[in-house]
Amino acid sequence: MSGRISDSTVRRLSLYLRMLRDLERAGVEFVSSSQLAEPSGATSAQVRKDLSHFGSFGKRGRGYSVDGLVRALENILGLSRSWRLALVGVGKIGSALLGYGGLAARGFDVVAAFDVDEAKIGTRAHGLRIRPMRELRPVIAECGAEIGVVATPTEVAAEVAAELERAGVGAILNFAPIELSEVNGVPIRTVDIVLELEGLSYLMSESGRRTGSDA
Amino acid sequence: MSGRISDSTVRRLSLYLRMLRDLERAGVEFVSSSQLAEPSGATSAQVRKDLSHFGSFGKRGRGYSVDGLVRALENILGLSRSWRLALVGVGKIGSALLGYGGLAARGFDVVAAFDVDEAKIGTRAHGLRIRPMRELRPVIAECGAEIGVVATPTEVAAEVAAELERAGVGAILNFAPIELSEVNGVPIRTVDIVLELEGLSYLMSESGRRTGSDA
DNA sequence: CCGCCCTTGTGAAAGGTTTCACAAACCAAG
DNA sequence: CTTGGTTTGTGAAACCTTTCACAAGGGCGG
Ligand SMILES: NC(=O)c1ccc[n+]([C@@H]2O[C@H](COP(=O)([O-])OP(=O)(O)OC[C@H]3O[C@@H](n4cnc5c(N)ncnc54)[C@H](O)[C@@H]3O)[C@@H](O)[C@H]2O)c1
Ligand SMILES: NC(=O)c1ccc[n+]([C@@H]2O[C@H](COP(=O)([O-])OP(=O)(O)OC[C@H]3O[C@@H](n4cnc5c(N)ncnc54)[C@H](O)[C@@H]3O)[C@@H](O)[C@H]2O)c1
Repeated sequence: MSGRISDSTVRRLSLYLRMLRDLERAGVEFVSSSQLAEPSGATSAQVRKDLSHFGSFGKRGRGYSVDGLVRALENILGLSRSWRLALVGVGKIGSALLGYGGLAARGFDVVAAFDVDEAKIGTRAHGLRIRPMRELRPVIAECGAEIGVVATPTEVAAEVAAELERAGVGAILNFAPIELSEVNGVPIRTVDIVLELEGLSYLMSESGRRTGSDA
Repeated sequence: MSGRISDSTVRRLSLYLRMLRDLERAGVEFVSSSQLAEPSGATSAQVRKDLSHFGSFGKRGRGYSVDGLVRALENILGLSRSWRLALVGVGKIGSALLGYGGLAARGFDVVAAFDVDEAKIGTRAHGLRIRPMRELRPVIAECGAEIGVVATPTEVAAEVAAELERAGVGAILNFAPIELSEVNGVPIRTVDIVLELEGLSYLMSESGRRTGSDA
């Protein structure tokens, strides 16, 4: 049980948890692996295999207790607590994030925001005072933010990520379209919209080529 | 050559292309698979294998012609043209996207924007008139947008995606945290920030458990 | 033209993930 | 208590991706 778990398994666990919370709210008590599989596009065998890496949560013939599995998954994913985020770069995407209620609703609280723009420093965005970069280290140390968010221009993203890492965050979410290399075991996830669009471009071009050559 | 290409291969091809464009701008003429591999965290063998699915682009002993490979990858990925995007939902994330120069710079032009909010309809955001949903079909047909972008609240995301598909887009980029099922072969990519954060949460909790149980 | 060095392209091996298929377990009903 | 219907947990098989390792090819200096 529980060796190294793949990214795709963890991703699916999050999706299962989402559905389980909906079921919990709806008052459902038991759920089977096949019901659980449907919304994430997985198979029932995959659900069972994913869960089996962490233990044995179901009852044969009955399925999984919704409440029990919600708690188990929250523990596995580290979501039985909330996490504090420090945002760097309060521009277009940074402001959108600050105003995004979906983060706090799921236990991710933005507790500090930083920028270099003198015009922005000191002003408030969605109730949070924007601070100068100089205060990055002390403020992160003081408020204990665990996750750093990079929403600065691409050119400075690597530098900002390194600074966040030195300030003591345990993970980084990056919005700049650049592959940041993980240092000191601090995991980095990059949300790269252009990469997604290029993936779609490939698929559309490919299907065009396929149907095109058939004609 | 060229069977079904995996997502991860396509993703890496995009990263290679990024680097190649930088090299081109810098006037470099040839590049080896190992140089190409570095920024995307791949290995040189992987670069060669990825490219070999589409043909033979290098010269043994010499490497790849930067210009030649840029054009080859642009063709493979469908990036030797530009794509038109139709945005639905001009809220926080939608506005950030409209103002994001990085899209047009890479050949993705937002050519139409839609919303249901009467207060927003008719106003301009970053030079684009916001249109009522009623005009979705005719406008997409007229301007020929190929990619639909869903930036509406989660509850209506599935409905909006279906509407975009009916309006004739060939692919959808979705920002709502919900798994949309592909219909009629229209590929959908979802950018799910909360899922990324939960992945980081898992990694941090896991390393905590590991170091914790060793102590 | 020759020989040396370098790098590609690619089968084969290794490693990882998903699917299959079934025994084991549980519940409910009789 | 036994039977029947249901669903889990899991080895084994199938499938897919990455890495290895090397022959084949190309350029360059002499
Ligand atoms: N706008 C979008 O929709 C969007 C979408 C995807 C990705 N991105 C990426 O996100 C990043 C930010 O994009 P944006 O559109 O919000 O840009 P923006 O210019 O609106 O905002 C960038 C902010 O970062 C601040 N900044 C600059 N240098 C800094 C530094 N060294 N330290 C701290 N703060 C600094 C600026 O003052 C500004 O407030 C870019 O890398 C962009 O490619 C943006
Ligand atoms: N704000 C963020 O940073 C952020 C980040 C990640 C994901 N998201 C997701 O993106 C989506 C939009 O978030 P947001 O923060 O921009 O919300 P928002 O409320 O600011 O904007 C939503 C917009 O969609 C419009 N809308 C509502 N119903 C519509 C319909 N049926 N058709 C067309 N338009 C409609 C609204 O009028 C509004 O303008 C949500 O699903 C959210 O979970 C947002």
